[in-house]
Amino acid sequence: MKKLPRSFYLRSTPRVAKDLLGKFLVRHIGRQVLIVRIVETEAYGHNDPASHAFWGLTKRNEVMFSEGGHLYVYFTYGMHYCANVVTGRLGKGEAVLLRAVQPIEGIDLMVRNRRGFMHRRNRKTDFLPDLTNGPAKVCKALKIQRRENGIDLLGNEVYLLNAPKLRPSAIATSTRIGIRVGEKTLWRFFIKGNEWVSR
DNA sequence: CGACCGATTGACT
DNA sequence: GTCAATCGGTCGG
Repeated sequence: MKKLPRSFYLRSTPRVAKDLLGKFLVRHIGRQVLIVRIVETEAYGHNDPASHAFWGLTKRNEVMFSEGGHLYVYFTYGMHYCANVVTGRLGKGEAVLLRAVQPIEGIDLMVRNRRGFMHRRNRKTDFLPDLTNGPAKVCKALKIQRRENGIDLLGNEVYLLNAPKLRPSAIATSTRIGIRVGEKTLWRFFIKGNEWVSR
């Protein structure tokens, strides 16, 4: 599989959010490689009151205004990081939040990165409930924090690999989670029936 | 400066 | 179901 090209990210944000489902996120940490499959996303547009970019450019959200295909990481609630894929052209200020992923490779390292995570593993399916079913859990498992803010996804540290597009019928749509404005917009997307999706 | 609060999580009634 | 943790970003004075 090849890296997603820049052009993938330079499209409408809800479109990118939907098309990111099923794609693989690769995270290199030194010699270690972690791979996950994206199963849940949320789009944040401009003119979107729920978006960090709604009130314009600030020091915190400046990466959101970079060219599509960069990683926007923000710190919240005094203890959590969340990761986004920047979309659109330079200055647009849009992004897709990675809400949940399915571990593919490096699961044991992800468990260690999650420190305090003690669920039992289902031996048949390898299913670890709650390991990566939330945006801050994803960052913890993949060791994505302030340092990773602004990384170019066409580089070699964090990047996305293409995968066959999912059937439209395999994708579900809903309102976004945890926001107090723009809560009626149907910009959350997830893979139907996937057990790694957040609750 | 001081105050408010968040694209969350985990612990607990 | 409820709620505290914990602190940087943002904004008002």
